[in-house]
Amino acid sequence: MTTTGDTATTGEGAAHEGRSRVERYDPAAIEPRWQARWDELGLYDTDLHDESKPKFYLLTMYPYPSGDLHIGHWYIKTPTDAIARYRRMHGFNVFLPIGFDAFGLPAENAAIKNRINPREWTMANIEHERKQLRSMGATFAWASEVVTCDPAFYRWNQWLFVQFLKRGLAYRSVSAVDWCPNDGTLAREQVEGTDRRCWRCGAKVEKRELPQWYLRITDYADELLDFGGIDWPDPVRIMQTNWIGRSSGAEVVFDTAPSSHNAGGEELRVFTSRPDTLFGATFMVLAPEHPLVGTLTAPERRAEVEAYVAQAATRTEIDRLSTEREKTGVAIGAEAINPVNGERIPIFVADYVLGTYGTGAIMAVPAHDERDFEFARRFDLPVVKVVMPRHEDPDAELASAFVEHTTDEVMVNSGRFTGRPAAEAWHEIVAWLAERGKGRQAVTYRLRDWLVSRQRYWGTPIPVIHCEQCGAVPVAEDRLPVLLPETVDYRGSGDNPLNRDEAFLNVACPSCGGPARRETDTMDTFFDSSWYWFRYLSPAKADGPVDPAMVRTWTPVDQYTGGAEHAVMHLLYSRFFTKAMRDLGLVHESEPFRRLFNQGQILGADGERMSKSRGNVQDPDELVARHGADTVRLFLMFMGPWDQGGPWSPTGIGGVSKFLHRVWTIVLDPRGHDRGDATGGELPAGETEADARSRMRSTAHRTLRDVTEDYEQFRWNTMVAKLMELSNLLSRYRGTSVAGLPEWDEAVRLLLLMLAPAAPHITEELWSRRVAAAGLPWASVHVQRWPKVDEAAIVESTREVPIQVNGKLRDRVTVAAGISDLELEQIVLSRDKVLAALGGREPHRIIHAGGGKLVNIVVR
RNA sequence: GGGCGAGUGGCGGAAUGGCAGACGCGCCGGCCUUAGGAGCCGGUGUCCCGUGAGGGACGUGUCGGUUCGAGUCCGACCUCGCCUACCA
Repeated sequence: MTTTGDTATTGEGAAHEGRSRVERYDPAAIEPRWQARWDELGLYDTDLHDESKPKFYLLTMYPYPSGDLHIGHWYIKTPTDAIARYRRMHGFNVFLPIGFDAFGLPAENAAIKNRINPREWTMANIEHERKQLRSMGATFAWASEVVTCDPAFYRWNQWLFVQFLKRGLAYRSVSAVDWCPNDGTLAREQVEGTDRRCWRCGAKVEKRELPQWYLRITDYADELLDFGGIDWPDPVRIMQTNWIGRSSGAEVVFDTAPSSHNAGGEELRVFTSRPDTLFGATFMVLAPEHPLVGTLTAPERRAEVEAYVAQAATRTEIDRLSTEREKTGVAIGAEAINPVNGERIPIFVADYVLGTYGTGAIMAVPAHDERDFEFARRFDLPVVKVVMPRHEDPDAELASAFVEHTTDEVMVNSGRFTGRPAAEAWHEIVAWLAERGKGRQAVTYRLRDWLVSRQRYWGTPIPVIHCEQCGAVPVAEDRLPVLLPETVDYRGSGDNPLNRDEAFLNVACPSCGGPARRETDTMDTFFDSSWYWFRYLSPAKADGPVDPAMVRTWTPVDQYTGGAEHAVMHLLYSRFFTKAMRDLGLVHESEPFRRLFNQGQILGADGERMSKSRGNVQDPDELVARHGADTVRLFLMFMGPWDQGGPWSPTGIGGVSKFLHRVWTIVLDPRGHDRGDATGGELPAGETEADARSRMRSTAHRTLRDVTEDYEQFRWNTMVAKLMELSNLLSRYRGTSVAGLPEWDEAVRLLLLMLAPAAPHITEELWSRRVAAAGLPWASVHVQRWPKVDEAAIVESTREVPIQVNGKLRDRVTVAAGISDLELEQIVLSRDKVLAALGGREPHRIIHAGGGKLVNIVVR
C-alpha cells in the first residue's frame, strides 16, 4: 500500500515488478574491500610517537604458527580487536601488535617428517596465518610485527642471555634429564605412559645427568609473590603463589653415628616446616640422588641400595610423587643422631623424597606427617607422638598422622619442651638448635631455577663457547648473533643436528684464541615470549633489545589477553624477565602487564581440546566464506561469557547472521520498500506516533548506557543481545510513519557506532552510505567518537511496579514516575488482587524496595 | 589427596539480595510465496483448575540457615570441569 514511488536509500534499487529492491547484504563483497581500504589508509598503523592522545597498549598472546589458526584463535583475538576499536573511539592512541612465536618443536618434527627445513615450514605457515588474521578485519599494527625465529629478534635473546650470565642470573649445572637411547634428550611431554617410553621410537626413557643452562628465577621468588599494583584474575595469582610455594621452617643438622664401616660425624642437613616435631623423628630418608648415599651405605647393604637407586632413576618425578603408588625404599645400614635428644635413628633411601626440593633429605616424623606415617607402617618403624590437642592421652595409638594445626596444641614426649604450647615450641626449638650450631630458621621454595637448555635445533642458539682452557665463555656482544645454520642434516631421528655441524661447532675461544666448540643447546621458547612485547615497540632496533624511550612511554601493557593455560609458565617467566631487565637497567617497570584477562577455551564439538590429531578442529576460513567475518566475530562474542569458552557448536550462528541482515535493511531501507513483512506499515496497537518516537529515543540511549558498560567489562554476549533488542525495535517500526524521523535516525546512528568495534565491516559500509546519502565527506566509522548518553532521554513518565504479598508476586500496577511512597501505597492497597491476597489481614509492614522498583506487603 | 571454578528451559545463556529464564538457537502455529533450508508476525519452564477470558501451585544440583524477600549471601553435601600433584 505504501511501497511505490521512492527509490531505495542507496539509489541502487532497481524497479522490480513495481517494487524497488534493496541490494542484499553480501559480506563477501564488502569485507575484503574495506580491509584493503583500511590498509591503504594506514588506519591502524599506530604512531608510537604521537603524544597528543593517551596511550593504550593492548597485547594479545602471539600465536604459534602451526599452519592453521583454528576458531579458538579467533575467540581470543576478535574481542581483543573490539577492545582496540572501542578504545580508539574514546580517543586513545591504541597499540595492538601481533607477531609469531616461531621457534619450537612442531616445526622441527614436521621438518624431520617431511624432510624440509624448519624455517621454510615455519615461514610458509606464518604467511598463511597472516592472511587468516587479516581476514578477521582486525586492527593489528603489522608494521611492528615480531617473528622470533628472525635473527633480528633472537640475537637479543642471546644478548640478554650474556647479560644474565655476567650478572650470575644464568648458570650451568648438571642435572637429570629424560634421555632416550635412540633419540637423545626429550622434553617432559615427549615421554609417554606410566612405563616411560619415548613418543617416537617407544624405547624406555631414562634419567641422565647432563650439564644444563638455568636462569636464577628463584632469586626473585619473594618479589614474584607480590602482586601489588596489578589487576590479575585471582586464579592466576593463586596458581603462581602455589607454584612458588614459599615454605617457612628450619634447617636442622643431624650427624651420622659411628659404625663398623664408618667413622660417623658427617652432617646430614634437612629442611622441615615443623621443627616442633623434632623429638618425633624416628628415622631419616635420603633422596636416591642424595650425594651421601654412596658414602654412608653399609657394605652389606650396597647391592640392594644401588639397585634401588638405579630403578628410581627410571622414574620421573611425577611418577615418583604419585600418591597412588605405595611407598618404597631401603635401609642403608647407617644411623643418624637426633640433635635434640641424642637418639640414634636409622637412615633410609626412598624415592618419595626429592633430590631437588629442600636439602634432598628429611627427618621423618611419622606421627605428624602422612607420608612418613605410611612409610613407617610399611617398614614397621616406631611412631612417637610429640604434638597433640590438650587433654589427650599422650600414649594413645595413632590411627593416622596427626597433622592439624590449631592454637590449642601442646608438646608431649619432647624432653624439656614437654607441656609447652606447640606454636611457641616451634620457635624455641629453632632457637635452641641455633645456639648449638645445629640448625637455623630457613625458607624454602617449591619454585626451581628455570631450565632453559633444549637439546634441539630449532631455537635460539645459546651464545657460549666451550674452551678446554677457559671453560664456558660467552660470545662477545659484537659477535652476536650466533646464527642458526640454515642447512640441516637430520638423520631421521630427533637428535640435534648442530652436534654434527662442524662449521658451526668449531670456533676459536674468545678468551684465549685456542680451539673451542660452540654450545649446541638452544633456548626454551619461553625465553622469547618473556620479553617480546618490549620488542614490539622497536622491532628493527639494531643497537639494543629495547628502545628505552618507547618503553618508558608505552609500558607496562595496559591490557593483556590470552589463555589461562599459561598461568604459571609464560606469565611467571614474563614477570621474572621484567624484574631482571629492570635490574639490568633496560626497563623501568617491575610488572609487565597491568591488567590480565584470561578468556576461556574453545573445545572441539566432542568437548576435547581442538587438535589436528583428534580431527575436531574448526577452520575459521570456512565459516568466514559462508557467513562473513563480521558474523563469525559477532557469533564468537555472543556465544557466552568470554572467560568461559566451551565446546564448539555452530548452532545459532544463523541468528547472528539474521541480526546483521536486519541491521542492513533497517539502515538502507527504513521505508520498507523491500518489506516482505506482515506489519502492514502500522504502528503497534495502542501506540501513537509520539509514543513510538520517545520509545525509540529512550531505548537507543538506554542501550548505549548498558552497552558501554558491557564493553568496559568485556561482557560481549549481553552487549550483542542488547543491540539485537534495539534492532528488533527499529525493525518493528520499519515501514511505519516514524521510520526516517529524527529519533529513528539517531537510533540508527547509535546502533552503528555501538556495533562498529564488534562488526567493523558492515558498520563501515553502512556508515559510508549514510554519509554519502547525506552529502557529507567520508570519514571512517572507526574514527568517530563514542557517543554520549542522554540521561534525560532515558527517563520515562510512567513506570510499572510489581506488587508482592509476603514476597510472592500478586499484581503489578503502572503509576506516574514521580509518585510518592504514600500515594503508591494507597493505590496498591486498593487493588483487587492485592486485597484478595491479603484475605482481610492487616498489612504489618510495607517495603518499598530498590527506590520504588518493587512493593512488598508483609502480613502475619 | 590439595587448590580454583561451575551447576538455571530441549540447547547456548540473562538476571547491583527485589517481576527467574533477557537475547539467540530449536520447536509449534500463521502470513507472504510457484516453492522455502529466505523474509515477516505470534507462541513456547513444569503441573493443575477453567469451554473461555483467565486463575493457581511448583520451579535455578540436594539439604538446612539468614532475610520482608535468595538463582544471588552463609553452612553441609552431591555432580562436573580446570589446575596441581608425596614440596618435608
